[in-house]
Amino acid sequence: MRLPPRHAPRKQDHGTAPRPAGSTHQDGQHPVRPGANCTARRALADFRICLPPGRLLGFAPRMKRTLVKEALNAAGPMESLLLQGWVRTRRDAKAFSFVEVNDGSCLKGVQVIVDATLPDYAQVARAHTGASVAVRGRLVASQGQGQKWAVVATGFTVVGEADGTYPLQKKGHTLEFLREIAHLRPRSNLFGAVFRVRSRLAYAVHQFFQERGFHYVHTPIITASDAEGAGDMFRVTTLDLEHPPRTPEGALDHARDFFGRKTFLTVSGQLEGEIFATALSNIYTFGPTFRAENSNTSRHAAEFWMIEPEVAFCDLAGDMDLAEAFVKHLIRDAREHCAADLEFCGKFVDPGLLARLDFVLERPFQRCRYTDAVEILQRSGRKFEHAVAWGDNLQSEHERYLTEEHFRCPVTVYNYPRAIKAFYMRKNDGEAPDRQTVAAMDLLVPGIGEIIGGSQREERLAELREGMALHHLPEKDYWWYLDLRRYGTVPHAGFGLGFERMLMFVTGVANIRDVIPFARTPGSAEF
RNA sequence: UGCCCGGUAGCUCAGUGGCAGAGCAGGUGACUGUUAAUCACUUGGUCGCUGGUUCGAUCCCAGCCCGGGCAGCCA
Repeated sequence: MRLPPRHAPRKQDHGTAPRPAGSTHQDGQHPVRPGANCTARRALADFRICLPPGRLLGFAPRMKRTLVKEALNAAGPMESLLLQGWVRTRRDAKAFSFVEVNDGSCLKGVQVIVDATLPDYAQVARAHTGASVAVRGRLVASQGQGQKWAVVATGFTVVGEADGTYPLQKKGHTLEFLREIAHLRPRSNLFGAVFRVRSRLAYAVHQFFQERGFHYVHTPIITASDAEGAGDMFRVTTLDLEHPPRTPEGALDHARDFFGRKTFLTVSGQLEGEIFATALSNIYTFGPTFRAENSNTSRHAAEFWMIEPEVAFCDLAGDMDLAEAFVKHLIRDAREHCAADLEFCGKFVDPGLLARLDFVLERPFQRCRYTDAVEILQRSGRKFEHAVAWGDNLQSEHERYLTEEHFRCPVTVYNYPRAIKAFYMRKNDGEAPDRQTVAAMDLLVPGIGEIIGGSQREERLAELREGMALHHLPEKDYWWYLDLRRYGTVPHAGFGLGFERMLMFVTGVANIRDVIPFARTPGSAEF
């Protein structure tokens, strides 16, 4: 939803421990790509070609691939398995080589021992860091330190070589460098971890809502309402920009555009979400969102994913309860199901990560009225760059102070001045006209700032029209939205959670560009 | 968009108004149940681009491009 001014504290200096240079890490990890099945088939074919006929018998043509994760978690030795993945690093001895193979199924790679007497041993020389390989072998208890299982190869094939120009090295890389090779960075340790967490967290989002009887609604990506707020939206058009159709007056003739009117990429599914909440009661959306603002910060992207639940017969308190339960569910789920990846993040990205996540899980979030927050800030004795005055938006530095220093935990600020919030937020009753507030709330977390923005919606027709007038919005553009108040209106509330910001919080990664597979930011849309 | 910082080998960086440096990666060899292995040798440069100052510019100046941090906009 587009709300008037908000901002988010910038990343926390997680303790004083510096982020290790090149917190990224090592050579890499390797993603499972769409063509993985083809690769698998090719690898099998290669085996048939390269292995001597006599040994083909012992090599089932339809041998099932074992993921590295499965191998590392095996309960006991395995007589025969097929691994397919990418070489992380190789260490040669005179009589054998160690090849570390990773397939992206988990953070760790499996150690493959290839004996020099193996007929395939010549292949090993081609298996540089980054090469894709297929390995047949036995899973045995490792004789070395550092891992429980190792694979003794009985067959070894390089599927695709990677020469010395492969950009991922066996050393740390900066996040900035890896951004420039977004097609290869999922093979690095950190990005492998981040995107596995991302996948799991997306699953946890659905799990949380589905278990609570919420229905998943697909709100439109293309929308015609351009007046939800002052923010810039991306135009969607099929008009010939070189020679656009004109009206007799010379203006652009939008009636001749694809949809017969001006259309945009959505900045929020909320208004449409309300339609479904007032029918299915509890709904949520989870999809891409677009903002054309020229934002150049570590926590803004032009394309990001947002989760927006909307609940009928719910007030602001219920909304805040839901938001808190939701955030905690996501953290708990990641802690439980992405333990190794988060430990890695804690080790190389943000030393205070795990302790902070656990701390957040254990404590109830603080709640604080906007008016009280202003007072806390004014009495803090802190010199802020921006003065604190009732009626003004809280600046980044203010929000940061509240969540990182005053409360030292996530805090929900609610009941904001009406003038600085969106038209659809419910007017609080019985307040002085110069101190009029709406039932809005922002959830602030240390290190990121605003991670959730929500409100109880104005369900009263008269008050909603008043709010629209206040924000100079034409009622004719919102006739269907007003209809929801004309027919069977109910108190309802919802919020928006920035998925990437949640990921930043959970992984400790400080830049939003590093938790999105392919970041879209001003001036940047490579890949 | 504004303010600030940066751009030198594939990567991370040092450096100087007068022959361009290190570590890692790559290559060659040695050695070791190794594990960011180790050791020796070695390849590798439009010093972001354009212009200016200068006998001479990677270095000083200006403009531009790119990256980053912070702020605003927000999730």
